[in-house]
Amino acid sequence: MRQGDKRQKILQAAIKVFARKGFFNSRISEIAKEAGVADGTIYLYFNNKYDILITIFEKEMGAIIQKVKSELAGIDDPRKKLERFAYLHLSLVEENRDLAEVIQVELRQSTKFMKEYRNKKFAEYVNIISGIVRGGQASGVFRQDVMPGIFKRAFFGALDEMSRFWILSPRKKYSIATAARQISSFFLEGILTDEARQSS
Amino acid sequence: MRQGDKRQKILQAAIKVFARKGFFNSRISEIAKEAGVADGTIYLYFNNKYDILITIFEKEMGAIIQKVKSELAGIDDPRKKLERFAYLHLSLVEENRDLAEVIQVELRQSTKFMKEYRNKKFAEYVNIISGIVRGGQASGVFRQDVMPGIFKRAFFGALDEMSRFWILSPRKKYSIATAARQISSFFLEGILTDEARQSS
Amino acid sequence: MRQGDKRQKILQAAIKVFARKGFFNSRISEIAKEAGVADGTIYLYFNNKYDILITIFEKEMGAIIQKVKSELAGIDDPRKKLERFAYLHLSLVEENRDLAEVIQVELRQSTKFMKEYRNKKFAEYVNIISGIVRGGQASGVFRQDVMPGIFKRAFFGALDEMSRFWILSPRKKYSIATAARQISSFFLEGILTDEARQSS
Amino acid sequence: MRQGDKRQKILQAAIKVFARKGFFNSRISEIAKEAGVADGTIYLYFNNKYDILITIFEKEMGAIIQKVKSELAGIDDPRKKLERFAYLHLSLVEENRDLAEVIQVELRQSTKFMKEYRNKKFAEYVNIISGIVRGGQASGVFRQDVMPGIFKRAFFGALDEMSRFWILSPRKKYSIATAARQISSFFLEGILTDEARQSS
DNA sequence: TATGAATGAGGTTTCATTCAT
DNA sequence: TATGAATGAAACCTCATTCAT
Repeated sequence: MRQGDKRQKILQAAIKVFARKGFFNSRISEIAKEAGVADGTIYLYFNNKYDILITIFEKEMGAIIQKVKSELAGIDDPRKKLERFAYLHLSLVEENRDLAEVIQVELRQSTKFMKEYRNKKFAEYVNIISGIVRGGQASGVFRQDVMPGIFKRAFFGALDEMSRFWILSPRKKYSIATAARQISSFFLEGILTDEARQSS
Repeated sequence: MRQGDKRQKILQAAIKVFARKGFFNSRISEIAKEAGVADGTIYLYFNNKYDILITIFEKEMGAIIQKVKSELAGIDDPRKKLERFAYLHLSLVEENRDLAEVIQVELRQSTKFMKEYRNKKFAEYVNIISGIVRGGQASGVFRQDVMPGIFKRAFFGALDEMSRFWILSPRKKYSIATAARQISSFFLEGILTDEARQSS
Repeated sequence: MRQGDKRQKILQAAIKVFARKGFFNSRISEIAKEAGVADGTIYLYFNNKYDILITIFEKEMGAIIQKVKSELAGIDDPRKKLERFAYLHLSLVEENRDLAEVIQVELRQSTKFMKEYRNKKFAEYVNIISGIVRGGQASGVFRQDVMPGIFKRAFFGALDEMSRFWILSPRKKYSIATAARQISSFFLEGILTDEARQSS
Repeated sequence: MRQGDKRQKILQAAIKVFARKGFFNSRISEIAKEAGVADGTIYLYFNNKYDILITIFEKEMGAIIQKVKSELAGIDDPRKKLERFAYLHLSLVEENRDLAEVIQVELRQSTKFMKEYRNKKFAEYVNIISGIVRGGQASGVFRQDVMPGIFKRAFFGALDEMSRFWILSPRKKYSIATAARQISSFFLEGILTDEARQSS
C-alpha cells in the first residue's frame, strides 16, 4: 500500500461520517469501518478525533484556495472576478457536499475551533474577496467608500448561507449559475431600480 | 419563588454555558451550577439537554421576530426597512452575544436540528427579508429580476457572517451603524462606481 | 377523612402498582398518583418504599391466615381439610390477583426479604398445612413416615406454582375446584393405579 | 485469553452477584470487579444488564435440561423416573446454589421476564415431568384421571419450594435423597394410610 | 396532616484511546 | 504498521426522600 494511502482513506471516511452525523455524533469506530481499517490504526495517523477534523479543514481548504486563486488569476475585470468567485464557491460546494457540510458545521461548531485555532486558512480564503475589492478600487471600478473588511464577510456570508440552503435541501430551485449571477449582481449593482437610484 | 422563575434561570444559565462551551461540551451539572439549582431540578422543567436548546431557540427567536417585525412596521420605505433590519440584527447580536452564539452554532450544529426540526422560526425570520423585497418590487423601488428567495439568504448570510466575526473578536473595528449601513448599501446600490455602472 | 383511610388507600394503590410493575420498577410517584395523594404524604404513613411492601405482606397475610384458619376450624376430616386448604388458597389467589402477584414476586424477590425479614407470617401460613398433617397422623389417617416439614413445603409449593401459572395466563383451562381436587388427590392418594400400587 | 473465556467469567461473576444481591440491587461495577474486568468490557459481550440475566437463564437452563433428559433416558419405570427427576432437581440446586437462586428469583422476578420473554426453556423443563406422566399413563402405571398439565406444575412447585427453603437455610435437616424420596412418594402413593385408603 | 418542588447521590452505559500481539 | 479487545473516566438522567409552606 502506498504511503499515505491509508491516511487518505481515513480522511475521506471521516468527511463522509462527519457530514452525516456531525463531529460529536460521529464515532471513531464508524470512521474506521468506513475507511476499512481498524480503530487503532487511525491513531497511527492522527493524534485524536479532533485532529482529524483540523486536518480535513487545513488540507481541503488549502486545495480549494489553490484552485480558486489559480482560476481567478486568468481574469482581469474585478467584476468578472467577483462573479467567478461566487460561481466557483457554489460549484465547489455542489461537487463536495460532504466536505462542504463538514466545513460549514465545524466552522461554527465549537467556539474552540474558531477561537483557539485562529483559522488562518479560512482567513486566506475570505481575503481573496477583499483582494478583489481592493483591486477594483485601485482600478476605479469599485467605490472607494466600500470597506473591504466588511465586504469580504458580507459576500462570503451570502454565498455561505446559500450553500447551507443547498446542502440541506435535496433539490435546488435555481441553477448554480443563476444563483452566482444573482448574488454577484446584488453586490455589484444593488437591487434598486434606476428610478429609485436617481431619486435617492 | 415565582412560578417559572427557576425555569427562566435555567434557560439563562444554559445560554451562558452553551455559548461558552458549545452544546456538546456543555454539562448539565454546569448549567445547574450556573443556575443555582440541583442537577435534577433541570429535569423538572425540561425533558433532556436537547430540549433546553430547542426551547432557547424557539423562545428567543420568537421574541426577536416580534421585536423586529414591530420595529419595521413603522417604516414605509423599503430601502429604510432593509437598512433598519440590518441594524436591528447586528444590534440584537451585540446585545445578546451569548444567545447569538448559541443560535449561530446550533443553527448549523447538527443536521438534526435543521433537518428534523424544520426550523419554522428561522424561516419566519428570514422571510421578513423577502417580504421587504417583495414590497419594494411592488412599489417599483426594487428591480423585478431580483429573486426574493435568493436575496433573503444572501442578505441574512451577510449579516450573519458579520455577526460571527463580532462574536469571535472581542473588539470591533467598525460601529454597528457603520456595518449596517455598509451592508445595506452593498445590497441596495452595489459597489460599482457610477462610471463602471454606465460602462457596463 | 377517617383515620387510616389514607393509609389504606396507599396500600391498595401500592398493591396495584407493585403487581403491575414489580417492586423495583414501581415509582413512589406512581403509587401516590394511584392513591390520589401527594408523594410526600406517603412518607407520613410509611418509612420508605420497602416499608410499604413489608406492610402489605404482614397485613394481608395476617388476614388470609385468619380467614383460612377459621374456615378450616369447622372441618374434622384431615382429608377434607387438605382439600379445603387447596381450594381456599387458589380461590384467594383468584380473588386477589394483584395481591397474589405481589406476594409471590416479593416472596422470592430479594433474598433480603426472606433472609432479613424471617418471614413469620409466611411460616405461620405454611404451618397450617403441617398442622393438618400432624392431625391426620394422630388420627391414623396419614402415614407416620410422612415428614410434615417436607410435606408442608411440597403442598404449598404445588399450590403456589399453580397460582403463578394462573396469574400469568389470562384464561384458565381448569376450574379452581378441579385444580384443588386434583392437587389434593395427588397428595392424598398419589397417582399410581391400583395395580401399580399392589405390584410395588 | 481464550475466546469466550472473558464472557464466561462475566457470566459466572453475574451469577454470584445476582444471587447475593438480587438483580436490581446488583451493580454492573460489582459484576465487573468480581469478574476481574473493566466495567466497559461487559458491554463488549452483553447488550445490557438484563441481557446478562437472560443469557444466564437460557444457557444454564439449556445445560440442565440436557443433563436431566439424558439421565432419565436410561430409566424405564415411570415411578423411578419421577423419583430420579426429584433427586436430580434437588441435587442440581444443591450443587449450583447461586445459579438456583438467580433462576428462582428471576423466574418470578419481573412479570416482564415471564410474560414478555415467554419462557420456552422453563416450559421445556417442566414438560419433562408431564412427559413422564403421560408415559406412565400409557403403560398403565399412572391413573388416567391425572391431568398432566396440573401435575407437572404441582410436582415442579413442590420441588421448587423445597429448593427455596434449602437455599435460604444454611443447614438442611434432611438429606437430598430423603427429600426426593418423600416428595416422590407423596405424589406416587399419597399420604393416606392403607386403612384410610380403603375406607374412602 | 398534606403538599409537591427540590434535591443530589449514584447507576448504566458510551466511546475515545491504549497496548499487547 | 496494523489490529481490535480492553479500558475506565465521565455524563445523563432517575427517583426515593426531604422540607418549607
